[in-house]
Amino acid sequence: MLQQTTVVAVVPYYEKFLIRFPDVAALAAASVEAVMQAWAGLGYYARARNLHACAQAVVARGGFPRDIDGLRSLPGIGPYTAAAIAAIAFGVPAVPVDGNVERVMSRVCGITDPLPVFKPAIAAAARQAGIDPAAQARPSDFAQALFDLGAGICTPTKPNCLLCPWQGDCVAHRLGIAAELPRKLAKAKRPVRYGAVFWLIDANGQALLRKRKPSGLLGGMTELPGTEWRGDPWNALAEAPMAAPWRAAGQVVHVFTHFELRLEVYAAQVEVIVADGFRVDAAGLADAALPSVMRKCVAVATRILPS
DNA sequence: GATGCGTGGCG
DNA sequence: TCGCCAAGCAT
Repeated sequence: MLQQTTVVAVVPYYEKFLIRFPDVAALAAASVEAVMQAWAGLGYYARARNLHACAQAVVARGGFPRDIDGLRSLPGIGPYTAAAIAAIAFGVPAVPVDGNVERVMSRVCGITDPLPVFKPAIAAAARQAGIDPAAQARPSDFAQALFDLGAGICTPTKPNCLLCPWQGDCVAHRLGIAAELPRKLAKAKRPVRYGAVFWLIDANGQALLRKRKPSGLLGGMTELPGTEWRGDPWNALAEAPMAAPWRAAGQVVHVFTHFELRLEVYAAQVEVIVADGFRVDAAGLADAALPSVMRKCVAVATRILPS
């Protein structure tokens, strides 16, 4: 859950998740739909699919691998997570390199080349630091200490070098460029895409939903029926799932990692829904695995057409 | 190696 | 308001 996601955002999901899936056996036995539903709103949904597949792999092989390579072979576990589990769960002297550690090491070593080009050098520097006897003796504490140094002192902007235990060894601090590191390649501008979604409920208060394909953007999540997303806006009403007294409810703007999406929301009520998809009680949408962008759409639609 | 993949908070 | 960023991984 913590992959690219803040602790504050994760905690409530983590607590509910552990109640629902208390151990690896329970997670492996659950349906992938149940896992997606518990993950809905947290983002990066491939993590949820991978975690479920990972649990099943662990159960199938009779337990967790305890070495880096074995962990690394599990779905959703890459170099960082493998090292973190090995060090924190099993006391293996490995140094997990996350964004915090990259920042700390790039500053201590004074690496001015931009990420991600210089990632390997930063990882090597972290490994080198882990060779310290104290780090070897307490791999978990060393990893946690590096995280905390990055999160609390060696922060992205305005690092508090005065409190830093590594100040005397820090090349960037000596050069007065700590706050400028690590340098990063310029990001491409975020393009805008346009589309429309349709909120359709029948006389019984049932709403029409669809399931997205299992992979790709919002893979496996539930969505409102809608159009494809294009580079330019157009009148999408002709593409509604069925003829109905459609009313424009408003626009939803949602920012994804690599593009911005602007969705026109249309709403209508009919006697009987005749369209592809499945129906759920519109008042009980809390149980649906709706990603945040779709929750926004529902909120806009129900403003003019309460469920 | 570069790109695709969510979401919310903060300066 | 907006760009940056967060305990990255898969392809």
